Amino acid sequence: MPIKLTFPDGTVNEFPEGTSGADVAASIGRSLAKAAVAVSLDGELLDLSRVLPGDGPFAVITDTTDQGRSVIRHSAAHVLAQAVLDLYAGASFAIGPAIEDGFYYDFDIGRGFVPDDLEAIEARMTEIIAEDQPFQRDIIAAEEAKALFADQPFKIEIIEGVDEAEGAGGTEVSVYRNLDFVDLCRGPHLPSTGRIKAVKLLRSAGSYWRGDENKPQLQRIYGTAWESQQTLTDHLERIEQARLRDHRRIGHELDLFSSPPELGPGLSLWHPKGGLLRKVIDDYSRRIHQQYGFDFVVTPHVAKEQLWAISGHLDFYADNMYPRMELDGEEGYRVKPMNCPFHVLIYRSSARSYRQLPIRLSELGAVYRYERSGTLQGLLRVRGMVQDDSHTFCRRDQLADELDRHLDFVLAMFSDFGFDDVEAELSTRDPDKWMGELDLWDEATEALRATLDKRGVAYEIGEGEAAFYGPKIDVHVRDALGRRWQCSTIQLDFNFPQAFDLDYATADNDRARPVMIHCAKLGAMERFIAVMIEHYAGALPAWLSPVQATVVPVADRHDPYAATVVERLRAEPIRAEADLSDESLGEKVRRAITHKHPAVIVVGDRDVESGTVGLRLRGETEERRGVPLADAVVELAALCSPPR
RNA sequence: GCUGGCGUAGCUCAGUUGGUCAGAGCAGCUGAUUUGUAAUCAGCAGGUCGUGGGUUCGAAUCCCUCCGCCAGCUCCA
Repeated sequence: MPIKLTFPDGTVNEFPEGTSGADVAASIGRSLAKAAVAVSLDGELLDLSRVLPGDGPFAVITDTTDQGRSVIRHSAAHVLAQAVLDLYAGASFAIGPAIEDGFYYDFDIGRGFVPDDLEAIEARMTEIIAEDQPFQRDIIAAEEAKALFADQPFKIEIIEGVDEAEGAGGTEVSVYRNLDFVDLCRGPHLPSTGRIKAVKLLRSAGSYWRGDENKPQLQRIYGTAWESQQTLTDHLERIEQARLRDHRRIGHELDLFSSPPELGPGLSLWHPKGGLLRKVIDDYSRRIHQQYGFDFVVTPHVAKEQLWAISGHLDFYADNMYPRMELDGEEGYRVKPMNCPFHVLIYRSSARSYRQLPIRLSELGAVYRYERSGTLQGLLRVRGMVQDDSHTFCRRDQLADELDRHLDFVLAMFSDFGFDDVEAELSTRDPDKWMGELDLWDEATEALRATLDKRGVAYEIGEGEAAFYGPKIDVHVRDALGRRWQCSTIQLDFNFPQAFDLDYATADNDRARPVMIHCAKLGAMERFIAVMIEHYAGALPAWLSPVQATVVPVADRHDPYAATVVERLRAEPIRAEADLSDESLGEKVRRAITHKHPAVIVVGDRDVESGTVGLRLRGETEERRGVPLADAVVELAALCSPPR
C-alpha cells in the first residue's frame, strides 16, 4: 500500500511502500538529498535510511537547521563515546545528548580528563570520522540489551528505568551501532560518521550522574560539531566575542568595580564611575516605582534570629544564610538574605483596612547570601547584592490587576534599558510540596497566565517548579549575543501572610488575609549591570554612561573655553569632563572612544572665535565641525536624558 | 561543596629537559612637545613569580597544603 506524505508546502505526495526518507529526499532534489541528515514524519525524527512507516506530515531535516545540527551533534557525541571507550580500558559511559551549540558525553574512567586526554580523544574521533562508519539502528529486547551492556552499569540503569529519551521503552530498546561500538539511543543519527564535517572538543568538567550530587560524579566532555568548518570557525569566533564582552574585563577597563581577594568572594567594590552608574539606575528605579504606585521603605541589614524562625527561613533557607552572630546577653542575630520579613512587619505595624489595599512596599535592599563557593560567577552570582525588591499586599479580588501591574512594570523597565526580547517562565504547583488553599493556587496561577497572555510575553510552563509557598513568573531577558538571563521574579506568597498572621478589616468588618506578591524587577543590581555591560559590550546607552561627554581642547590655550563648554553641559545636566592632560589630540580622542564615552567634543581656535564645537558621537566615524554650542547642548541633552 | 584548569609588575602576557629567568607592551611618574579627531618622543620607577611547606648544591619552573580566579555540575537574583 502506498504511503501519503504531506510536504511542508501542503502538497500530498504518494510513495510506494518501503520508501525511505532518503528516497523521498532524493526524489525532491539532489542538493536537498545531499544536505539531508534526517527526516521528520508526523513530528517524529527518523533516520534517512528508515523505511517510512506510514502517512503524515513530512519534512526533510537539513544540516543547516537547528534540528539538523542537533542530529549532527548527537552523532558526534556517539563518536566521542566511541573514542573514549577505544582509548580507556574499563571506561563506562552514561549519557550524551546534543545541547545548544554542541554536545556532551558523561564518562567514568576512574579519574578526571586532562587537556592531553581531550587532544588524544579528538584525534581518535577524527580517525573514526575519516573511516566514515555507517550508523546502524537495531531494535532489541531489553533483556538482550542488558546482556550487551553487562559491563556498563549506567546503561543497565537506563534500560531498567525504561528511559524513553535514551532509546529504552518497555520491553524493547533501540541501539545504534557503528563498527564495534554500540550505544543505547533513540536516534536519529547521520547515515555515517563521515557526515560530521567539523568537530571540536572544548572542555571537560565534573557532573553528577542523573544530576544528583549524592550520586557518583562523572566526567563530562563538552564539544561542538557543525555542518562545515566555516560554521565551526564562526561559532568559535562568537565564543571569543563573548569573552571580550565579559563584564569582569569591561568593568575593570571602564573602572566601574573590582573584587579584590582581600574583600572576599562574591563581594564587590564600586568605584566612582561604577558608583555613579549605580546612582543613575537607583534614581531611575525610584522614579518608575513611584509612577507605578510603590511606597519606599528602609529596613536594617540584620535582625533577631527569631524573626527568621517565624518567617521559615531557618527551616528552608539556612544553608544560604550567614551564620548567627552572638551578642552578649542577647539572642543571636542574622544578616538578612531577603527583605520580606521586614516588609511584612511594616504591614503588621498597624491595623489594616480593605480600603488601604493594595499596599506596595519597595526597597533597594542590600542582602547577603552564603552561596556555595563554586556557584559564584563575577557579578552574575554574588554573595552581597542590592535587590530592587518589593512586597505588595492586596485583597484577593485585586490579585489579577496587581499581577498585571507588576508585569507591566517589569516590561516597561526592561524596555527602558533596551531589552525588548524577554521571555518568561511560569512555575506551577508541585503536587507534593505546597501549602495553603488549592483554589487560591489555581486562581493565582490562572491570573499569572492571563497577564502573560495579555502582555504577549512568550513563556514556558515549569510544571511543579513553584516553591511550596506560591506560584511565580520569572522573567528572562535575552542579550545581544542571544544569551538568556533571569532578572525579574513575580512571586505569590501564601506562606508569609499565614506565618505572620496578617489580616485586614473587610467591608463587613470581618478579618481577611491579604495576598502577598514578592517582586524583584531588575533583580540584583550587580547582576543586572553585568548583563547590561555584556549586552552593550560596555557601550551603555548615553543616559547610563558615567561620562556622557568628553571635551578635548586642541591646545593649552583652549582650556578656558573647554571649561566653559563643560560648565554649560553640566548645567543641563550632562555629565561632561574636560581632558586637560598633556597628551596629543589623537590620544585624547582615542581614550574617550575606547572608554565608550557617548560624545567627544573637540574645541580649537575656530571654536573659541565663533562659539562652536567639533562634535563626534559614539559610533560616528567622522566629526562634525563648527556646531554652534547651543545646538550641541540641545542635541546632547536629548541624547542623554533618561527615559523617565 | 564537587571535577578539571589557571595564579609572573596596576593590566595583557613571555619566560617548556630546574642553573645571568626576573622580562616586554600598555598603564604610572618625570621631562620635552601645544598638537583639529583612534596611540608624540625620551628617561625613570615598579614584582620576596598567589600563600606556606617540601625535594635539590640550586625552583617562577618538580611535589604537597591553603587562598583566589575560570569552566562545568548542583543551586540561583
